[in-house]
Amino acid sequence: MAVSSESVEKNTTTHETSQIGENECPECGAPLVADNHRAETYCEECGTVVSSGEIDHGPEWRNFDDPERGVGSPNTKLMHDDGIGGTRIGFDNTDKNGNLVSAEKRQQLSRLRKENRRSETASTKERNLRFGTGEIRRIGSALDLDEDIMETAAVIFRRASDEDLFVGGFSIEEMAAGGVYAAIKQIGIPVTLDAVVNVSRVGESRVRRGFSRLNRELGLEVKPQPPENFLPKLLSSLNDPSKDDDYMTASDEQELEMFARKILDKARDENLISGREPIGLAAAAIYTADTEQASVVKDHDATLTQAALSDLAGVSDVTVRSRYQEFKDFDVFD
DNA sequence: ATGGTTTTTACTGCGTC
DNA sequence: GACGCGGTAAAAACCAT
Repeated sequence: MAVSSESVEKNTTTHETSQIGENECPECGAPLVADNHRAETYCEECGTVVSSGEIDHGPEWRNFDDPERGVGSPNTKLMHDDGIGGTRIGFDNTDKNGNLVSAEKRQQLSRLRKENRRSETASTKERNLRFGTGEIRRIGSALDLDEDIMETAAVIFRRASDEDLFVGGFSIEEMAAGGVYAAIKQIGIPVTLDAVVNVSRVGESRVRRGFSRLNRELGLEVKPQPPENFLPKLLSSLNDPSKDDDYMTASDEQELEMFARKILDKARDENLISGREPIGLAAAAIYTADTEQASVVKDHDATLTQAALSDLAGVSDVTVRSRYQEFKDFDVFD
């Protein structure tokens, strides 16, 4: 099929998640910052949390938008303190006896007022934050996601809240689900949108919408996952001993992954990746590896069917077939 | 809204077990 | 006949504009 060069241009990502340096963000390459308070490493550019220690007392979030406050400083806790919610601070700059207070004190009061105003308008925001982070945790544990994914999702959600992204008919649920999906893609684990939708409280279009908004408004620049990310998952479920399908052995699995990677490498060179569904590409690469290897190597029988792969990947058999047609002439068995 | 692209659906024929 | 595969047209879905 003819892929116009224009669309390829648009969809092709110049960014390869190449060489993740020790101190570079895997997403944007910016230098990472270590947060000693939280035992985390994260990226200042895009908010990706690269590694995090255990968190022990529920959701408390860094404030990325207010550097002078200090990242992860105890001040963030104060923002969750409901005690100041209903308090107002007078404007007359006098103490309780009516005396004018010192300049230093006035400054402090002014700052307090500002904080106060902020927290008043923030009270519903705070509720939303709690609810949203709870929802993120719920989705995360339903999908058995690692802590750092949920953490990243929560950071994204927090930023969305800070930038008032919930206005205009966007529900907390969809933004939470969208945030989880964004975190999944940002960090690059093999979980599909479908999987998120399945455990979400909102439908697919909403999750999509939430994700899109976050991606756009927050400048997340989340890119399509490289198909390679899905290879191990697909292969290991093909090799699941608890099933009696008997597709392959563990060494087959390793071998196929290696060939599938070569196929995908080549496909990338040939511009056959961009615009295509990553998991479909991965499934087709595995299928191609299996059948082509069988035709080249004597003692290898093809055991995988298009139907099995497409089922597993959650794409149609036609898609696997189409990709296979594009891949099958690659010779990667030398 | 529109246009360009990919994916899905549904249906076909062909060879093989 | 059932299955795996290949091909295709039309509809649906997606995405950027």
